[in-house]
Amino acid sequence: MNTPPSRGLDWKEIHVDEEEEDDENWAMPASTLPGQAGHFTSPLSVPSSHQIISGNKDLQLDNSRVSSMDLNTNKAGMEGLDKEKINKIIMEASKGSRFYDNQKKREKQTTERINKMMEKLAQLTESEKQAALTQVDEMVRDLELSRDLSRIIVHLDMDMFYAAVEMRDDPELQEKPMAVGGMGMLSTSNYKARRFGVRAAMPGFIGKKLCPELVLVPPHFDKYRAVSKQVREILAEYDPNFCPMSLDEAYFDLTEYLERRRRMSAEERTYLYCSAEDHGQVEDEKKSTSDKAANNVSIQERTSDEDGYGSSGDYQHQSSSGVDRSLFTSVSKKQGEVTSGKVLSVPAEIQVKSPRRHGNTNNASSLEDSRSEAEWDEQPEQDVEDEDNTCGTKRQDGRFETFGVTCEEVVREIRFRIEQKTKLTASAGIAPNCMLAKICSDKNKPNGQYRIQPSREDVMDFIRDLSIRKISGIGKVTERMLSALGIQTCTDLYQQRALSYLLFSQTSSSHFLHISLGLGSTHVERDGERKSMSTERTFKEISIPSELYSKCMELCEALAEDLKKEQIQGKTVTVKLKTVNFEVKSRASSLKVPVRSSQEIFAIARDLIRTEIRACHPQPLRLRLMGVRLSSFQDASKLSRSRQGTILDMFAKKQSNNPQPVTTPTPDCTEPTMGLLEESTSNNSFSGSVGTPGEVSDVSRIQVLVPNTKVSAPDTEILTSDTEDGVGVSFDNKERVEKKDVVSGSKKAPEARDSTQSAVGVGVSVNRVDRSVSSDTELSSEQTFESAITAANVRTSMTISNPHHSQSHLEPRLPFCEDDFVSGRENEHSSIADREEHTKQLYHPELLSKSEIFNQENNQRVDKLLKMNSHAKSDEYGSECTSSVEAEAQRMLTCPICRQERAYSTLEGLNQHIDACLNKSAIKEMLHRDKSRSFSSSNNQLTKSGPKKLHSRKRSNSGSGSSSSKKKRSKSTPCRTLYDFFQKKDNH
DNA sequence: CCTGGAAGGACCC
DNA sequence: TCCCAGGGTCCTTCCCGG
Repeated sequence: MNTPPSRGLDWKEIHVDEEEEDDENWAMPASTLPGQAGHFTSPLSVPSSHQIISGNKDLQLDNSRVSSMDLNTNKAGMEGLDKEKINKIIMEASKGSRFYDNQKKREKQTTERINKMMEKLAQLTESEKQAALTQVDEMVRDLELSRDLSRIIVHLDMDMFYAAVEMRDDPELQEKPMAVGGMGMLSTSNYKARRFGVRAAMPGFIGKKLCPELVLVPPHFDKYRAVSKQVREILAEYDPNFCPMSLDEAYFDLTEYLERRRRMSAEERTYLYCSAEDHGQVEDEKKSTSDKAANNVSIQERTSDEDGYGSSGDYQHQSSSGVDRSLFTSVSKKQGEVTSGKVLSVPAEIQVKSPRRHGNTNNASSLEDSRSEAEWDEQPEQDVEDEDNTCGTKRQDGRFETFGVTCEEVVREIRFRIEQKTKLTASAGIAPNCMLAKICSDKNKPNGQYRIQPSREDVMDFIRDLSIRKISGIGKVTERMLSALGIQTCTDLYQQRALSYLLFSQTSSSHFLHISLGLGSTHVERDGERKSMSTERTFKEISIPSELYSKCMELCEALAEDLKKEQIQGKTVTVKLKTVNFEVKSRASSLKVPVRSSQEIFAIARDLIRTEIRACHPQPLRLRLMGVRLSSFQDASKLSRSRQGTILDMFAKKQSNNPQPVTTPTPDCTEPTMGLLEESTSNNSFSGSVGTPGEVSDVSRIQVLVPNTKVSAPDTEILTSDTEDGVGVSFDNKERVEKKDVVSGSKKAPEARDSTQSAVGVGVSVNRVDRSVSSDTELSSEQTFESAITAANVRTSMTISNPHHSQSHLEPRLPFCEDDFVSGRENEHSSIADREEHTKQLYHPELLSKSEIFNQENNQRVDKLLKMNSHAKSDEYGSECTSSVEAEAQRMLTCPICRQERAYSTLEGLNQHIDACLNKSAIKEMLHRDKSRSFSSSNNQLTKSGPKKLHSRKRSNSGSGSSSSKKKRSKSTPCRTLYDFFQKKDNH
């Protein structure tokens, strides 16, 4: 059996007897599954011989060319290019380079992967395939049950963002093919350049080869950020929880807003056009548009050729059409008003129809939505009234536009406002889930929108012939792998669901299944805390160790800067190395305590690089890129995994009136229900508290004790003793441990202290706290919490020196960390001279040539000296901070859970409130979880309760819930059982 | 057997 | 015109240690 045992086991449990008859109900309609005669024969019918041949084909291709270097035309504005020619140019430009060789190598690896997969496929027996199909269809059934079409998700994507900004600011660029980036790499290109095959992620020099006139503009990120901010401000009005994915794209959910929208007056839905003075060059476009309109150019005509960016590929033309398209409605309306004179009596028609016309032809059919019409129909009278009032008059000069109440109209309005505000166009996709919305936004790019109606049929129609490559998360490699199985479209993907189940990992196959059913995340959630932070730099070859170290130090400093901005510290340092042959290596090392300063990081990075240099010896380590990353911020990973359980446990305990801590093995251990809140400072964290700048830089985590739970454990008292109002002030994790150890640590064996599992003392409370807080991430915003904390000006930095004990926590090889609880700030304060001296020693080639042990010891000694020096300072610092805590109190504080802002005389008030909120959210969550258990499938359940990620980050797992797939499976069991339960009940 | 790092990759913008 | 980025997230595989 190729199936992992665990998998088989799980599926046995969820197997349902009546699946054969149900299958027909739950499988895709036959119409969407061409060629699927029986319910299991067809999906498996691709003869393995064929597949293996296609696998071999890959090998053959490999000899002739490197297909992975081919132009990826999967981008708006790149249709109908002479791919062959372009690829030839690309190939010529690359051939013989190290990059090319490396690509070839990687492609070979992929081919091997495919071949392996094919072998596996060849070994599959018919019965295995059938069994798999049965199981997958079971999943399909569940997934269908959980299909949620109720949300109106929008994906908004600015058109060729960077390039558009540059073109806006330099009209001359509009005439030319241009790209933002440098000779090394292009970030984006305008449509004129795309006609030459120039696109993002292409090296500049190749762009030049493809299009010698290509104008390269260096990026101006500040500008892009500013524009991005403007756009986000608009989006926030429609969905405060919108989720920006990058500077130029975002998801948002219009469902709630649309409810309100219905009650909005026409006036509220009316927007003013920018005046000519405001819009210099745009004005011309507008004029030309109105000319066209005045000439009564057929709208249908105009829109019908819009996809065909045509062979003429006149970008400028397209561009202006882009601009005027959004103005078109207004113009046409104006025209309508002037010419027909009927406009006033039939505003609805104009408003509803106009977007359909100009909103890209493809909309036409999908927009014939009875619901939209119905929605609109509720409004016309009101609208007419308004028309008769202010708006009507104003519109006569053509400077106003009123938008309807349908989601299409709202999105059009958003795009309109964006364009007015930024002079840039955006495209949007509207669909019942994120995955689909994302694809839709590309459909009518640029400056268009597209909606998939919220019906299963419409979704499946859309999906049917969709190339899998269009799906976010399926890249070159996956495409090749799937292609080897004869899978090109989503229908293929569905038909081969049994194979993908057998041949791919659970995560992947589940993801594929979701895709093939048109399912995706129906939540728009902000990204969670960041997981890592890094900097990397490409440079001309470096192989001299001292230069490598020096480069490394630079990077560490840059990284430390960034870390400081966000007040983050992490426990894993990873060094990324790219050799001159483009081979990428990463070397990581994890510590027991988080680090933050450049020197701490460098101490580790340096060791990693040194090891690598030695490994190469006697060859030099020849690099073209180096990067340093910090990750494992506090215990973020642990938190997210167990958070729900914990908060619910908390809640359950309270509910059951159990006066005793339930899961606490040690008598003196902290009461687990203690409402200890901890803010992990991963994201934005504390934007600098009041006081001397830098003074608080050590504060990286803040805890708030929620006081209405009984605090009995001695350890807890220690924690709370700093303040009277129950606000346990911020300690670093390690500081806490240290502190505890100072006071009561001697009672326990060090092993017990180290073990997070043993759940002793402060350690326990900390974990609990972590989890409970993070379980509220959906509800609380870090910023809010931040502001609460900042407002309270709670600042601490405990400095407990117990080097003797601390040793047990620390990696012996990393002297920097030894006194780590003070090091972050201290390093910043350590004299430049010290640092330079230190660095000098580290870089010194002689040092490197010595024996390993000696080197290490030597460096450690230096490090220690530095440390000790800094340590002394931190003591003052600590006491300083502690005292300053007491000085604070009366402020407006914002509850991190419900976000309500209220004045509290003491933090205790806030804490009580937080506690109440926590309970509320726990209940909510529990209910929600229960609900989703009953009604959604295993995967979807994860989608919903397992936070974030679904559509998140480009990877768009569209519902499969990415990580922890094994857990997912086991978690799914109860859900399936429940489902089975309902099934049986229904059947009886 | 299971967990948690480490290493290597795929993908996204 | 000069020769393939940089910042992230997540997944998979391997391996070590409890």
